Amino acid sequence: MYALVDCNNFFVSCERIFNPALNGRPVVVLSGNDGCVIARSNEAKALGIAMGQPAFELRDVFERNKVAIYSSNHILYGDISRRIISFLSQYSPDIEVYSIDEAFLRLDGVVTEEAVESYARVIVDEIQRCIGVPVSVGVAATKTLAKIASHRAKKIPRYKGVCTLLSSDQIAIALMECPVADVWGVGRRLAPRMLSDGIATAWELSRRQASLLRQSYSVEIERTHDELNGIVCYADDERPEGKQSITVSRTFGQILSAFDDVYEAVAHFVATAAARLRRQSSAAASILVFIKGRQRVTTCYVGARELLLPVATDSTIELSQYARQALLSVYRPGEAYRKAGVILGGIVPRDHVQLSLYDTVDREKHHKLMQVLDEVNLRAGTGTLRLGAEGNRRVWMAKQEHLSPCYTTNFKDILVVKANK
DNA sequence: TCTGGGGTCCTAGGACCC
DNA sequence: TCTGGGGTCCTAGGACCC
Repeated sequence: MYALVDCNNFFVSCERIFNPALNGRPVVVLSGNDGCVIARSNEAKALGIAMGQPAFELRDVFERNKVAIYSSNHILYGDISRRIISFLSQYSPDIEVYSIDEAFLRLDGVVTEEAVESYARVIVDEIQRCIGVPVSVGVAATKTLAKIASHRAKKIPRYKGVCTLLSSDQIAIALMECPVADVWGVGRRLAPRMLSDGIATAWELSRRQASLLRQSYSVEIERTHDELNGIVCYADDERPEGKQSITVSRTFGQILSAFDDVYEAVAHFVATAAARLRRQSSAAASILVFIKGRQRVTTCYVGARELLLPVATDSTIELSQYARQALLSVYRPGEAYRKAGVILGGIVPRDHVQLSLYDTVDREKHHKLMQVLDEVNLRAGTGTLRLGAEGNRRVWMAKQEHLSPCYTTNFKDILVVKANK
């Protein structure tokens, strides 16, 4: 049995912890560069504000309804997420962190329906009490069903945040009430196709013959079908620890043209990506650098160059040299750039790196240097020690005009409680 | 004028091996 | 009219997730 714990309006809920005046008000959190809406409070949803909607389109709506606006504060959200996960570890030894705001818990040994209900209820109440984030819990035999359960827990008020789908009657009703587009694994491409094939609800999908679904859709949809019927296809996550690729990319806060400006951004992205690489004790054998011109301009230049490294590495210094080489080969003077990014691939465990007879790099030296760099940045804050290539000017930095303080991770931002004299 | 960022898996087709 | 059989690896593109 799986319990899916899903935070409600997560980013907005994080902002509300430290600013209770936001409760009951419409609140939105914007993407990088304050571009579009990526989280909404229920009040904001009620105003018709859509997920992913560009902020500039909503200016009047924001003003008329006194919507509270926040830039993404991923440091804060990441920290609150970690607190929730560590809290959940008390409730199950078997947790799969699925995303920043969701986790699957295996509930083995909790047998009766009442026991499951009250267990889930405790989780909801305690996370609200101890961390201040509202969550919904859905419990069922498979992850796909648990997803549907948690969705109901969130949407249907009488469930008060907990929905269990255990009897076949409960499951049938839930599936009939679930549009096929809301099923986990059915996206915006497949949903219209299914509709035209006469599949409008999760129930109708579950009644089709599995082998035919495989033929006309894919194995994934066949698995989804099985999961809806209580057959576990997505069991424990067996993927090896660590990412297979690491991407760091940003839209710039302004248009850039000069090579040095773009390279400073790229060097910073490399440093961030390499630090993530080292955190999972891996090394990368390829690096891809891409740059993009302005959007909505007829001649939008897009350039990308991938380099295969002779020996996989986790050294920021080495990687940034390759990145510079790649950038030089795609950079065109006079072009207006709006975005750049770095993708590390060919990721292998650091102690499995295939060495080369003709290697000229002193890997031991790089390794020690990177250890010191990570250590200093851990103690003194990210970016304290960095390559000169990253520069000091940060001309590429994204616009973040509505950023909240890092209440939980920066001493300067800790709330001050004033005594009332 | 202004529209984010970071991942995964599957499949088909080509190149290559014996 | 007839043209083997069985594999692997790699890549690009498409779909999905948050």
